[in-house]
Amino acid sequence: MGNDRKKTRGGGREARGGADRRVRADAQRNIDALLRAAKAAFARSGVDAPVREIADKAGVGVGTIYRHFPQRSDLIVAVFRKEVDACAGAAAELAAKHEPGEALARWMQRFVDFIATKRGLGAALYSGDPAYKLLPAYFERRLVPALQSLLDAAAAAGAVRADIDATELLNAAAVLSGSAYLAGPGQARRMVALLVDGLRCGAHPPPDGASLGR
Amino acid sequence: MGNDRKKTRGGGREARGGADRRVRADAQRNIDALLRAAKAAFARSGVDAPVREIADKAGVGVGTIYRHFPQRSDLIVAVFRKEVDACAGAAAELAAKHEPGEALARWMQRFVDFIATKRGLGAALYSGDPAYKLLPAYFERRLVPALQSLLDAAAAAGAVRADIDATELLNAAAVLSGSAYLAGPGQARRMVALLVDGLRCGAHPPPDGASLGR
Amino acid sequence: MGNDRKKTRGGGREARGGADRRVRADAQRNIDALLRAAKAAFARSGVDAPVREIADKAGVGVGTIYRHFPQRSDLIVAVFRKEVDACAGAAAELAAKHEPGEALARWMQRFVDFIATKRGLGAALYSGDPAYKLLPAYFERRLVPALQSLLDAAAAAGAVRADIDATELLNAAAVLSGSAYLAGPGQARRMVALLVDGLRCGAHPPPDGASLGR
Amino acid sequence: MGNDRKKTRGGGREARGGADRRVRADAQRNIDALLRAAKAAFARSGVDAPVREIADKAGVGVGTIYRHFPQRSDLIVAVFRKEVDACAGAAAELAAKHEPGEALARWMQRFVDFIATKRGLGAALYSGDPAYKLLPAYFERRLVPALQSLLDAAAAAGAVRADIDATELLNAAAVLSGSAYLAGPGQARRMVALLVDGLRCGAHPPPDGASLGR
DNA sequence: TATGAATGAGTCTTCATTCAT
DNA sequence: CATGAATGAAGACTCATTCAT
Repeated sequence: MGNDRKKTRGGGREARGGADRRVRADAQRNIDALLRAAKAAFARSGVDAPVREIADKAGVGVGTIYRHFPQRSDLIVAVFRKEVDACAGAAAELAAKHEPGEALARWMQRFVDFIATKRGLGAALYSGDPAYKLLPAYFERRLVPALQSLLDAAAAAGAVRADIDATELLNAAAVLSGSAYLAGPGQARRMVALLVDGLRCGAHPPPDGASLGR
Repeated sequence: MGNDRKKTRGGGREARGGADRRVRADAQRNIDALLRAAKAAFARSGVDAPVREIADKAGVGVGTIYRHFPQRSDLIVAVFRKEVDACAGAAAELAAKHEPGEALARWMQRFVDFIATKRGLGAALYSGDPAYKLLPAYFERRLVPALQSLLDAAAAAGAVRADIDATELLNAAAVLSGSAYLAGPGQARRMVALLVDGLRCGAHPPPDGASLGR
Repeated sequence: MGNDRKKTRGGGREARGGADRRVRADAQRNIDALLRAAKAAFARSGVDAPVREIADKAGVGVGTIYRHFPQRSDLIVAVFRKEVDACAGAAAELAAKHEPGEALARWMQRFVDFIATKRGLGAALYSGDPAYKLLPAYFERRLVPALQSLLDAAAAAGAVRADIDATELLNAAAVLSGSAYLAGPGQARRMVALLVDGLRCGAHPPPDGASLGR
Repeated sequence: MGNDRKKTRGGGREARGGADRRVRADAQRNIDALLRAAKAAFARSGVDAPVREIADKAGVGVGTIYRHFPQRSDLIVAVFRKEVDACAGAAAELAAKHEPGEALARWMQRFVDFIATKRGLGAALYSGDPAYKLLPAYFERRLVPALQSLLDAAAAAGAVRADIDATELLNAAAVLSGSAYLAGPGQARRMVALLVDGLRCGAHPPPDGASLGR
């Protein structure tokens, strides 16, 4: 990101986030440590955190990072995917424990917490770097259905309006969570809640529907 | 050894964004060109755009940038302030031409367009760099009253709910505008519209007020 | 923004001038080459010699310098220490081979040759840069005892006066050696010899002792 | 010095240190202010003091410096000459007020004070820059005779030895005054006094004349 | 396999010097 | 004549990535 010495080596051997093939136990241990360290580093310094810093935090050499994640972007992608999966998984749990409207509201907050630690990723996503080309799709493939199911349930229950696109709502929540110009990240939760209110408003559509900007 | 690359030079002679004192005509021309070039560069590459790139775009040497904006942050701040002023000024114009609810909605869109070109500034704002310490205050001092007046007028007209803090709403719109995880900046306009819908919903407060997350 | 060009990094991992710990053979080879190249560069262009020039001379990239000597001052310090050690070591050798007065005179000349290649270091030492704070102490700790022993032996042999402070004498010889206003460095040797004569004069203290300026 | 963008424009119109030709009164006022400011700046920061700093101190624009001193070295030279003249003039005064040995000792101290404010000049002199080529000659032409007369008088009075070259003695005193490796500039006076003692020792030549290093 | 040493392009920033006003 | 704006070469330092050990 900004450092455009990218090799565009296309099919760089993807790192096995899960148990891809026979990965030696110690190698897997390193991968896990790296993902953990990277997550922490990204949360603290954004996705532009120096590779060296991550390696140190994980207790490995930088070479080890590049063995498993040939490009720095591969590491970012791996961390991101792992957390996307976790967040997607939370939808079903919340749906089981709460009524539709509440489950939706809670999941949105869960999502806020997830995104809050990804400073700089938005910029990366739109930097034109092909390494991130697939991320939005993955993000969408995993999270949109999760949100959609919550949204559908809530709509069916009459708790929210039904004319909202899950993708866009997700995206809006993402950026709300991702940064802040004035009061800092603290208020993201409230603003996402306001978004959800906008949804609930749907039972009583606003007089000027044109305000949706279409 | 004598290489005092001082940071945080504090009182570095601020660049005259407006008509400060007797600035030679050619100097002012350069300053204007720089502000324009910087605005474009920031929009394209974010506020981390290389100084050299901006200088080239403006058709001046890098030294000229450093004469007028001793720290790179001074340039960022100057560009930001100038556009904040322009945006704040738009509130009165819109209020004069449209009815309250519509003026509010349109100004929010105008605001979206402003922020959309400031990629990376959010990160800078929260980087702890003292150079940006005053920006949020300026942002707030100029824009919150502008939004507040639109908000008040709309509330008085019964078009929106009245329990929303202008500062937080502004902030939320800012980050919505500032980046995007999925569909790109294009949808920011729609999501801000949804936020405005959340406001309008206020005439009919949602059943579960607790969803505001407080 | 995140560009923390920190100075005075204090505890930057000091470069291992000697046999610190397990340093890879090739790394040590580079360190040696760097110290050699830096010594030559300092001798030719003073301690302000460009880092790049030193790197080229050593046949390494600039990054390699910064790995081993995070601050340019670290390199200067390392070169200086290494040569201080060598010079201090010469005292014993000379004392073994020559009679006291002669050993003293020769060591002073040896010292001249050492300092002659440190142009600009004096200025650095008094530049206030904390990086050099310890150098004078090291210089003194190593060289003053060396000179003192020669001085004592010479005094005991009745070859020189006994009321001279080794520290000040060393210092005087240092600056005599370090630069020259008129005839160039060539004459430093003769002037230091004159200083030594001043010492020898001690057997017959000058009529006006007040001339020592105290 | 180090900044080798020199034009070697050879006969750059020398600045008139005295009342060369018809110099407008205000121009002469500026020249005087510049010489004063430069002297102060050199004393504080060495001869590498930024041009801008000197211009500010003198209350003029940098352009004015370059009008009178086309090259930065011209300014250095002018300041240096002016003070050389003053120092040379002091010899006669001291000779009139004190007896030979004392006059010599005092003048040497006066000389110390003069040189002490010329940090960095020694390096410049031997930087190979042709701009300074003439300085040593001027230095010598003015000061050596001054010292020589004091030396002769002292030798005639039997106060000092007679086999010392005034040029070399001057030079030695210069560098002693110019910097310091250990204890700082404070001790320069004492070491120069020791040099003078070396002279006085001449009435009783040291047993080992070879120590003069020739 | 893991390590961390090496590389060097890229970026910021300074400052002597020129030249339009 | 004086001014100070503009220029741009130069130098320090960072960090992603490669590769010898």
